[in-house]
Amino acid sequence: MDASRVRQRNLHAVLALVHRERGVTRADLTRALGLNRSTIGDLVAALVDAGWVDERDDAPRHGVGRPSPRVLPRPDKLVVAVNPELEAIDVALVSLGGTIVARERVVVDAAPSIAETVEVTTATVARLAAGHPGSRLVAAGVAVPGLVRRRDGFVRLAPHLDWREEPMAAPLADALGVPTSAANDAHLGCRAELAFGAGLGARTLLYINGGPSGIGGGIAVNGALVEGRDGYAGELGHLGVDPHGPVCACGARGCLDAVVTRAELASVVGLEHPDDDELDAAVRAAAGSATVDAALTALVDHHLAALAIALRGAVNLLNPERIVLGGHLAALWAAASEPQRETVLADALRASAEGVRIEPAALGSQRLLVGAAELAWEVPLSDPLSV
Amino acid sequence: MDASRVRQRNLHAVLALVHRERGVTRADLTRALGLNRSTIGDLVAALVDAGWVDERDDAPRHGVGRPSPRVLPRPDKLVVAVNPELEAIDVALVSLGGTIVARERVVVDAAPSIAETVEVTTATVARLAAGHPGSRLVAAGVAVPGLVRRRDGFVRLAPHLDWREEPMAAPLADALGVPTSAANDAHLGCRAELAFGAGLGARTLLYINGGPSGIGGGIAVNGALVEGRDGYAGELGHLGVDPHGPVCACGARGCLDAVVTRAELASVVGLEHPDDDELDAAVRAAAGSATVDAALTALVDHHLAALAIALRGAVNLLNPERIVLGGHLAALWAAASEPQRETVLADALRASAEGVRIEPAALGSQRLLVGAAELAWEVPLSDPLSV
DNA sequence: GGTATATGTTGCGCGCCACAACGTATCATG
DNA sequence: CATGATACGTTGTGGCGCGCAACATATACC
Repeated sequence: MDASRVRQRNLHAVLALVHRERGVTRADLTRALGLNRSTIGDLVAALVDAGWVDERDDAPRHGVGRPSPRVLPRPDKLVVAVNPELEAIDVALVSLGGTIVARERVVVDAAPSIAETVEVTTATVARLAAGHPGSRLVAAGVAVPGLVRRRDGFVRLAPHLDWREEPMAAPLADALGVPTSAANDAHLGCRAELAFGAGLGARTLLYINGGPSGIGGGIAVNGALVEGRDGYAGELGHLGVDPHGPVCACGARGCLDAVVTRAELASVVGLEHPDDDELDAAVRAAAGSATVDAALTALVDHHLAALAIALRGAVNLLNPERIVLGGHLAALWAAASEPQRETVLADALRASAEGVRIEPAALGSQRLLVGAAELAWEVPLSDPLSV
Repeated sequence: MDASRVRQRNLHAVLALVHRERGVTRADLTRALGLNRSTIGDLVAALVDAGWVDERDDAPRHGVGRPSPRVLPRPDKLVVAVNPELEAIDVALVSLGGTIVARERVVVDAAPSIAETVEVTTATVARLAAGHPGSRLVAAGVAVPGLVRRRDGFVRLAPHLDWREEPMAAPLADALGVPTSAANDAHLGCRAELAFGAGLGARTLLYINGGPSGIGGGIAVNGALVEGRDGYAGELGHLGVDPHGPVCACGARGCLDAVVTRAELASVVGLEHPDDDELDAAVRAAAGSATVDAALTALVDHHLAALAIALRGAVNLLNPERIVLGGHLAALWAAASEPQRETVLADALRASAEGVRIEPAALGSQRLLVGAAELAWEVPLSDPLSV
């Protein structure tokens, strides 16, 4: 830790705050970082010179004293966010502050290969970037629905795309010419909710998402995602909830993923392949109607009981301060009555369960792209002057 | 992060390395910290002045070049480690490097109250310290068999001692006059194994201990213990392993703690209240004998199946690189055949389970005191010149 | 319009580390 | 056993980054 590392850390801290808050005053920075006014002024000047932020004098006045200029992210430094799925490849350009400035969903005929994903991404990025002349791409992040080795962005297994033991980050980095990372999509959903969504402010967070390709999740401890040895942590979908339950695709018996299925919930409200919003709306309507469907109530009971076993384990293991539910698990939660909800943490240790907030995810369909952008930002933000 | 914090961090880094390695050469420090020779010299000199370390010229010669002096922890800076139990209060003085320099186990008639624990501890510490004149006590740590709020060392519930909602760290700090922390005993076992035992070098570690008062555990991520919101994380004993199993003392059904009991394992090898060493020896003898007891084999099968469900969940959640088993779970592991062992992670996701090392704990009866000392050291080591 | 308050700006000094040059202790070699 | 190579400690110098104090500036309140 020498002097130049101190500078790097402080620049990172300033930029991280500007990113998270989407703009702060210099006075805020002084308070938050505990550095001297003159130092903050110097740091901000360096970031303005490097093209990271703008300063503006339009801060809202609130109280006596000289108003402090606002430090805002420059909208022309961008990262690429990619989310390959079964029927489409979602590509976006995201600015500091997690704002999606351009997005395109490229529909594909069949599950794309990695090569096709790279090809579609580069073409789409070129198209999107043309709409933002003068802006600069500094990094890229990919949200992969599967197990991804975090170290090198290597896909171990993405069953729905039929990707096995294949590099993802490396070929895209070559094609785009910027540092590229890849990670599990649920991890990135967790990061997105943690940074800008329902996990805001939580230091210890459990995120569980129910998507069309199954249940995944992420764990944050001390504000940082738990990767585990290789980046495979957070697989909440494969917690065992019933030793006599159905055999899961993973080979084990009674996984949460095999018991609490999206298809069951969708069918009980009369839908076939709903997206998250449709499912949520249908479930809310059914649960809120005068004659609540008995089948729905029974299914919610059944699903919540399974979820309770998984959450009991996770809560006892991690003592989180908040739990965020996404996808069909958020719909399930919306459909549950207050007494039903209370059963979910009833079996966890009291000390750990008390005061845990359970909330639906807040970022909707932007979640994975925002999360992939978070992943991408990590690299340049850690050493702002090197970009 | 100003200049003086840099100094503090670097001093801490030097001291942490000396602590962990129980002494290193200055050349080692230069390589490990990436700082200049002259800087390391300066840092070490500051720590010598402050009474933290000694320098000696007795380094083992290995290669050409001027030999580098060894930097050794001074044996006269000590912390107090305490572990109150049902029948005894274990008190020790521990030096930098995790060496127990004095220890006394004070047997008590009945479960001690916190007041008694404080009283016995102060008296014992005075007695032990008398044997080490000139040494200085700088902090204290308590390993409590129960849920402890980490922030302020407040005991929420220690059922076997019948402690409920009572402060532990504060009264002991008052009595001893040094900064005092308290934490869950299994957490501290985890820290001890991580620093000096079977968890050495692991960045992501799962530790599960089976003690007379039940199964507890600890989780380390990136080399640091996961506390959770309040310090109640790691309760592996209350993962659900059988929805139709016995009701646990915690109120839930089918906890690991209620299924894999120490008493069952002890009784199948003909013991009643064995300590860890006795149990381990008896189990090894029984499993290694020519006519392996069928009852033991069946019990091991049954216990391992339950352990497998818990470990499957924990491994899928955390993707650890190593799992350390302590107490009767280590004995169980010792009794298991190779095929039995292989079933334990069979149901976890392949990518997460492959390459996970499962090992018995290595520190034996010193574990909790060494862990409590680790807790205690944390405070003074973070700012060495303030002590 | 004067005063209190909060913040930006500037110049100076200090703490901490890097670096280069030199001193020193060991090993390998003939 | 003398010599060179190697590795490391030591010393003095310099630079970088931050804190601080004094001053300048902009707002709110009376």
